[in-house]
Amino acid sequence: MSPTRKKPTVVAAATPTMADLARLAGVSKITISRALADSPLVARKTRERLQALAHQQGYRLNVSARNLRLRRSKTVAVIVEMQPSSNRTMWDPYPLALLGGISQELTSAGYSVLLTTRQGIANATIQTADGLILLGQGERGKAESQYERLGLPMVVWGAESTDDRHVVVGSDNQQGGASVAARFLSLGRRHPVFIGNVEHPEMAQRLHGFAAELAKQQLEPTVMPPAGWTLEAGAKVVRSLARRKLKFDAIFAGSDLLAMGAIRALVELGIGVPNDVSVVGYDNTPHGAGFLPPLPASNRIGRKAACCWRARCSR
Amino acid sequence: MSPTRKKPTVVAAATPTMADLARLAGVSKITISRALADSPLVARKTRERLQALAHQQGYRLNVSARNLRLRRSKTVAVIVEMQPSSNRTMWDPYPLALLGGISQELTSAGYSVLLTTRQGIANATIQTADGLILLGQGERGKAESQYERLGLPMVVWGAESTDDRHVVVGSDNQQGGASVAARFLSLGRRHPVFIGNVEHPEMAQRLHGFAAELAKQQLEPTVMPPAGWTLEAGAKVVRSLARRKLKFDAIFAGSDLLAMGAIRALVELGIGVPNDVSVVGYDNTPHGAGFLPPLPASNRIGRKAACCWRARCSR
DNA sequence: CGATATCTTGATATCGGTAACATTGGCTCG
DNA sequence: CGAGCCAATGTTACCGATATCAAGATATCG
Repeated sequence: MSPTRKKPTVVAAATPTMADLARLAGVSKITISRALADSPLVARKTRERLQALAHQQGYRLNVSARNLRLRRSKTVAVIVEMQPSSNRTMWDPYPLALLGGISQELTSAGYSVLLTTRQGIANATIQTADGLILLGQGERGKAESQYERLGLPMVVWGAESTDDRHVVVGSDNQQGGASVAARFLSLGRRHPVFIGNVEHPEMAQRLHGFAAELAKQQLEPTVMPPAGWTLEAGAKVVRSLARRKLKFDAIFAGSDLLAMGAIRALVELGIGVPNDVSVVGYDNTPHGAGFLPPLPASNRIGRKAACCWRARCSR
Repeated sequence: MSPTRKKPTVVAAATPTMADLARLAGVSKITISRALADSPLVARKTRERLQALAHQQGYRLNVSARNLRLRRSKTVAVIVEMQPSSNRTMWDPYPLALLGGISQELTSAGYSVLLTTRQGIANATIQTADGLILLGQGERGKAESQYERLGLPMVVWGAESTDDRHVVVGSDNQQGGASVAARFLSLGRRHPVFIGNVEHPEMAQRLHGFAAELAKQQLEPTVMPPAGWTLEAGAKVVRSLARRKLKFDAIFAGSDLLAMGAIRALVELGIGVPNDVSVVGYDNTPHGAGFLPPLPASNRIGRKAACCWRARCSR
């Protein structure tokens, strides 16, 4: 309404700025800034007075402003790759388990975590981030070069390769695969199966270690690529094994999720685990550790009814 | 070195700013800004030329600057409450499953997700956020008032209550509990147990619905508070039930995790599920759906060896 | 042909902080 | 007693974007 737009003196904005505090305290902005940063440049008494004032006025730092000035953001973007056809409720539990640790460590180090999926990249404001963490089991190569352009420090979870231009964190896949093979051999298993997509570098390394160890006994694993990363994919592989009447007495699944699927299918087929077939997974997810018979079908109706989500708004 | 700090013309900074582009193109900053925003105020030809230039120069918007100017951040903070004594690898899978959906929807709506735990609050820059989402099973009341001070729009997952001052989203706990009871009754169960901490509002509501439905048949559930939210806590409750020789033929666990623990303990005790005891969980987590016999002890050595994580740096 | 409407573009101020340099007053010391 | 120094605070300029208002160029019209 009023066309004159001079200094609105009595606006009493939602939250005060440093300038507001400065006016109130009769000092300059910079003194406020210093006081709130606990800088020894400000006399202790003044400092305490100003801090009290800020608290009392409900002052909240404008992080955008600070970041702009300081040219940093104290934020790390975590990019979780999901399968292209991902339904949104089911994430691979593995990256999620990692996410927990990452989030805790970063926040306790004073950093914020910006969570994104690869799909959301375009919109998301990753550019603000001081660094990048890449999780998940996509085709790594493509993704990496996509993010490299951003010129940010980057850490990738997965298999290392010779031409990495950034930090890679992961398990020793080859050694892991070898351990599994050794275990199978010590149990007297002679017909091992590997479930995993060899296009995926980590899987390939696991298989490599696995096969190498088996080769010492002139054994060779049957390699079965699953149709995806889900529990169901693991189950399908086992069913197909049975259908084709292949002989097997040990299964090394490339992930816990696949292993759980495999076990489930085995049990359904009346094959004993671990008596008839040994099964080993990979990832050490808590869920793998707590795996047991499913809530049986007769009970799942009740479960379903109990899980009808609903949103409501209380005002 | 040089004390004169005039316009550093040839700095060729890491990434150009709008001002840089403007200089290169011989136009003003504002025109760049408009062109990149696809504003019709800029002639189509100019617009395309400038966009091409920006792309070619690898221009990246400074989000802090924009947010400062626009006084918003297009960011929603998601606060996941973890148990005080939480070890960092094990999160309750339930909030995590929610997180997946939240993250997808928000990013596809052009928002970023700022992930925090309640512990990390102090450091984290929640203040930047345009809104807040609160997940997890802490004591809600305290947390809410803590965040309310921020004056941000807030959505809370959990049980509703009469004095809510914000949006609450959750399942219909009471109806869920009732459904479970009905199911048990239709199965002819007469000795139901409820596992859940009644201090927690959602649990209380579930129990309420459960007990109310049972009361119609003059039945009353045995209420057993678990020692925490973990699978192990669920198992312990069942063991204690058995130790105390309590008679029970149906268990309603307040969460899938507790249910899995209960089933595990039952199986270990040689009690048949679902023949001897019916078990129902809550949450409908994917892990609950895929629950089966655990990877047996004989195999867990191999698993362990395969899970030795290791970090390495390729440069 | 002059005037007004329209299309493009630019100058300036501003968002809320912080770094660099300037200023003030009190104190030490030769 | 004045030079010199330290402590405490202030002035100014900027970080990189965008809104507002103004202005130049072109087109339209009576």
